[in-house]
Amino acid sequence: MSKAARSDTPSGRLTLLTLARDLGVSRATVSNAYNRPDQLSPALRARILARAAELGFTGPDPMARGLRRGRVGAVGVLVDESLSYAFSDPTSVLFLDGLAREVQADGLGLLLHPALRDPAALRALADAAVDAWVVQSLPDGHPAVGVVSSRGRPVVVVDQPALPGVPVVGIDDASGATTAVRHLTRLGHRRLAVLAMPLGCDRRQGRADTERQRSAEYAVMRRRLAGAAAAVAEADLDWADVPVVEVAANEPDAAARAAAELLTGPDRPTGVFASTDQLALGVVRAARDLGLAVPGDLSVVGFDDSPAARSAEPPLTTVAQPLRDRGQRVGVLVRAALRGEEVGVPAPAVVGLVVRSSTAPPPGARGRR
Amino acid sequence: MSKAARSDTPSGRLTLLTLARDLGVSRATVSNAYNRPDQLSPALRARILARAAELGFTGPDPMARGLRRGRVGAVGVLVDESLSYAFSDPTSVLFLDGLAREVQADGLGLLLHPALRDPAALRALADAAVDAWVVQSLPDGHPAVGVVSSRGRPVVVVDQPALPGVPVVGIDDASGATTAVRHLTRLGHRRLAVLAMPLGCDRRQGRADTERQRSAEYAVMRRRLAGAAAAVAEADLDWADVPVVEVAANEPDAAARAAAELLTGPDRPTGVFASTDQLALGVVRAARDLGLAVPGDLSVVGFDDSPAARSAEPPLTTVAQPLRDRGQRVGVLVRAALRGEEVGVPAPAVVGLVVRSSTAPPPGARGRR
DNA sequence: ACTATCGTCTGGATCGTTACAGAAACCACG
DNA sequence: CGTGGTTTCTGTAACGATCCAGACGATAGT
Repeated sequence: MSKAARSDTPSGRLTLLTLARDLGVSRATVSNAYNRPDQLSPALRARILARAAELGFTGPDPMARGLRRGRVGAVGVLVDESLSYAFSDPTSVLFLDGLAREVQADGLGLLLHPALRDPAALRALADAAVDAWVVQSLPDGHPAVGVVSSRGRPVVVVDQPALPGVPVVGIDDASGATTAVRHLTRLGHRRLAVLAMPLGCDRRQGRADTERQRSAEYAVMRRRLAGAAAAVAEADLDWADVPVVEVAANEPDAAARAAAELLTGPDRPTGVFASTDQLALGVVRAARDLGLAVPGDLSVVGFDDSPAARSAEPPLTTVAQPLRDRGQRVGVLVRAALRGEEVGVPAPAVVGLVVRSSTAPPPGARGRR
Repeated sequence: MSKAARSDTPSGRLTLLTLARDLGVSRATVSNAYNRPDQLSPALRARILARAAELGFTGPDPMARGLRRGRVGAVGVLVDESLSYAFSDPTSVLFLDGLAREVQADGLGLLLHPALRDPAALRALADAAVDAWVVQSLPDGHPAVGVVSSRGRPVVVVDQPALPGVPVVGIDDASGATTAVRHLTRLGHRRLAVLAMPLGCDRRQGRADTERQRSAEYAVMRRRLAGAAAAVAEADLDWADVPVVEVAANEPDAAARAAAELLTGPDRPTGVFASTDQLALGVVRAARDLGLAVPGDLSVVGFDDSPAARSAEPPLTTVAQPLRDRGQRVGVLVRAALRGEEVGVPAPAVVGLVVRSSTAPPPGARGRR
């Protein structure tokens, strides 16, 4: 009979039809053997599956099935620029892990695409076969976001950018930052500084004036800076006097270089709010290299509560956001949208400060509080 | 005319046909406007694209195109167990980055799937729409490997497992390990120990006897241990006397716990070969916690030359393998296979020792060499 | 004995696109 | 004015599956 099968399909490609002809049943029945076991007798199903294994047929073609059913089993993830950045940032890693675990339940994989700006890459995005898109923390107005959201598939945004009618899973960045900076001012710090991730795509670095802050392309940074500014004002200090230093990349190394400069001046800050833990780790390292004790000479507050913050030396005081949870929550929204449910925009999660050992009253202060 | 378009497709779904009817041209022409600009006049093409934008048509449906062309624009990556592991291991991160960069050139994305063993997950793998599969360092006989390789698409394996007729991108693990251990013995170390990643999927940990070593499911570990054994024999030592400790996970924390035990015994080793840098970092930390100086009291050699090895304190002596390059090489093979070229099995790359500051002669040795 | 119901299985239509062969129009040339 | 060669566009046939309405017996209810 395998002879018949061969001669029927000279091409040699194995399809449902091949198998159906070989067994003398209809295509629909073979299809049902794979997709709806209740639609045919167990005996016939067993016979079909056995013969399939014999012939080396491994099941229906994913693309054909995808076309017919309107599903491919993939959730697209649009990650910022290079994948290596997305992977090296622990924040991102935990997020992806949480997301992957959640969507796994429906047999979905993650299709990673970097959000590049050149036409070829944009075309590749438009052509990507996915059931839904997850946009992971991209700057406002990034062209790739437009491309994926115009495809008509469900979209879930993480953190940024805000899109009309699209659910965003995020946190209350502003109040988180306020809490962090307030912690410093309550400890008595009056000379503060802030470290920021890149505010735009122009790779600029160094001191960022208020204009630059307000026009930052990353909404998350805008919000965190605004939150920090609020706490500063609350303490009767002038935000314009607080140096905001933009770091070239969200990495400890880059932050350490930026911080070194900040910490060598005559009236160096006694308290630094680093807007991510990665940056905070760099500040701590820079301080150590300069012979400054943390928290004795310098207090450092981070943001995110990444695993590294916990195991750092000293353990970082930081704003805790539930990293893996976020991934899971995005996954839940994606699955719901794929089931056709109308998903609302969830409220941003509130975040709390975790006080560890990287903060203390400024040197010379007598524990005023 | 937009009225006509609407009434033609009551469903409201926008397809090539919708657009073609609206413009009074054939589907093929619209298709060509997207895929073969040279097949129609620039004027008509512009008209089509303009009207498409007006109507909100974002281009041909990826799945239908996938079915017709036999391509979906995705390279499947089979990663070990949880994605978080794949992401937290720097080795893996750099690999994926290199791979992604390379395949990007053809507009391909990476479809990540964890290699689970339950039937539902295996079914999801079989149903995944990909153009090719990359198997990233899985244990011998993992069922997921069988599933993806039986799909009839090109497969490229990284490191392990060896599959008949399938190209493997890997390194000469054995000679790398030999070099590493030889470095220790040449320095004069006689009391050695070895740390190994998990050797099987049974989550076992602790001392691994030679039987366990030989039957390790991970070929990479088998080879590295064999290489280490060769160097030990070369130095007239008995491999059976060298404790090989299996660590529960390839993470510094787990390694530190395992090492702590190893370093507290009466005749503790003076030289440790950690079979990955992650493990080596853990050993260094454990030593520091016990008040042992590295390399003064204890020499540690790693494997991989991950970024962390370079910036560690002290910088690690390690076996260097070109991590991002590997990803790129895999990408090149995948692209070639997708172009229909016959790809051969490349020879494993040779690796060299990078001597940094985590190794020195054993305490009490007078610089014999 | 005559429907009603159920469990199985089939045939044809359909998903939205691209490949391919060929038709129509146009140009230049002898 | 026919001839050959482009350029530009069209119609039809796949691609490989799933969905749906119904056919066909067999069983059961009345």
